[in-house]
Amino acid sequence: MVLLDLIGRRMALRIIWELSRAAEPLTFRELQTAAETNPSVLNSRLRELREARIVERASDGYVLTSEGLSLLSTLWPLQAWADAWAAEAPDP
Amino acid sequence: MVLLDLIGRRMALRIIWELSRAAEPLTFRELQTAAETNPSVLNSRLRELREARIVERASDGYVLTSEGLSLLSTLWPLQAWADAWAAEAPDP
DNA sequence: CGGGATCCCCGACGATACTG
DNA sequence: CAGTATCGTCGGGGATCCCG
Repeated sequence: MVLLDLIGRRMALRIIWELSRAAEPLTFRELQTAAETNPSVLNSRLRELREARIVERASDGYVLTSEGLSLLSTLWPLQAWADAWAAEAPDP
Repeated sequence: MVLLDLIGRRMALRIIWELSRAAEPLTFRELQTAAETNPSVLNSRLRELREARIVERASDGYVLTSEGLSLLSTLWPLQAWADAWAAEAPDP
């Protein structure tokens, strides 16, 4: 699936997550700091996410589009599933 | 997210998909053919998916667990999102 | 048929330096 | 501060062989 190719990439979800937490647009550097990544990766992800219309540029930084927000909501059940799954995995 | 690490891997979703389409358990070779992959990758994915309790071995092949099926259902909205997204993406 | 063992290759990632 | 360019590294993926 193309979408998983996108959000499965390093930092992609992290970026979406950080943007969703921020009430205001985040600048390139702010995102870099928040997502604990480097310019080249951040730049790649932002380009891809913008092409996918998940993220867009405001005058003062990056924000999620309405599609990005709806994507986030479809991700919720998955998150819940993963949490439930993690809860029962003892492992280390 | 750990889960995305899992299902984002090559052939992971494909395997789940093929198993969900089959009414009966699929053997290793059948899966290999259906998913159009090679033994080493198939083996890796199968091991990971089994550790995650998404897939299990029956006496005559591999099947999805109930958890695997529930995962599949949480994936539906994502699929719908991706479809809607693909529908409006013109690009050549 | 199931599935481990090997070997090679390529691309994503990461760090850093640099320009406007 | 925003974003690009460069380069080395590392690990996953693919193919193939082969044994129980």
